Amino acid sequence: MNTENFDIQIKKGLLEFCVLQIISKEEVFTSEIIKELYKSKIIAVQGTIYPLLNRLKKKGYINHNWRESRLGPPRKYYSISYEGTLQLKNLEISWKEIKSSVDKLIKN
Amino acid sequence: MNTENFDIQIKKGLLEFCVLQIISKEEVFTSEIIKELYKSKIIAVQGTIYPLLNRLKKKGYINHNWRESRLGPPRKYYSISYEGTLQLKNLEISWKEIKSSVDKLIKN
DNA sequence: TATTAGTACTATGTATAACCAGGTTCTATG
DNA sequence: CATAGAACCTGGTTATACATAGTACTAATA
Repeated sequence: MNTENFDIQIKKGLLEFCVLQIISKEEVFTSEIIKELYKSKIIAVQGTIYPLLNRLKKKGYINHNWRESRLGPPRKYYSISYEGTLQLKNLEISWKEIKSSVDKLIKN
Repeated sequence: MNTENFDIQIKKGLLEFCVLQIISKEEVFTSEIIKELYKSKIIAVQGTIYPLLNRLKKKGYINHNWRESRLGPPRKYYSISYEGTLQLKNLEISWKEIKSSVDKLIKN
């Protein structure tokens, strides 16, 4: 009996929401995002997060600028755009509605 | 600005949980399941639910038995199995943890 | 200088699940 | 019969998370 597949599947969509949340708080680069997610017990790997960030960028929800690092190659620091903040608000509303729907189903 | 794709993606995994919840309450056939979901503002179509029920059946979480109907062809009535009830409990725990994780991210 | 390790970014292929569109079977009704 | 409606099923498309491998840059060490 395991919930492994459930945990993977439920990330679809939710993860984008979470990453947008993190970026909206402060400028971060990819490794920091993964660490922040991990703190919240959301495990995601590079192969997931890099394409996800490219999607958000393509949609115009985030911007990035390169900064040098003493410990390796330059880093892409991401920040949220105006459109991103609007989308984030919509996603929060959707998230609340979904939570409410599912919890009602459990109780009834 | 729309959350259509978010709404679709977040269903993945969640929908199976919701359907298992509905079946655990009473024996139902597919159309009733779709109506119950709709009541909770969860829109799902036949092309989604029929394969989903077959997956649950394959995993041994549900059983079904045919019953005749006066209004058309026989109906497949689904009921939850013992393994299904165990899985449902695990999914509820997972769901609570995920809710908690995401909500913490929003607040911080 | 050359090599190695560590960090950061990118690309390719696979699996899962929701969707759309269409098809089949059965019953009742005209 | 033929039609309509109800219930079931299937094939193809799409989106996203994952696994894996590869590239590029910097610093430390031999």
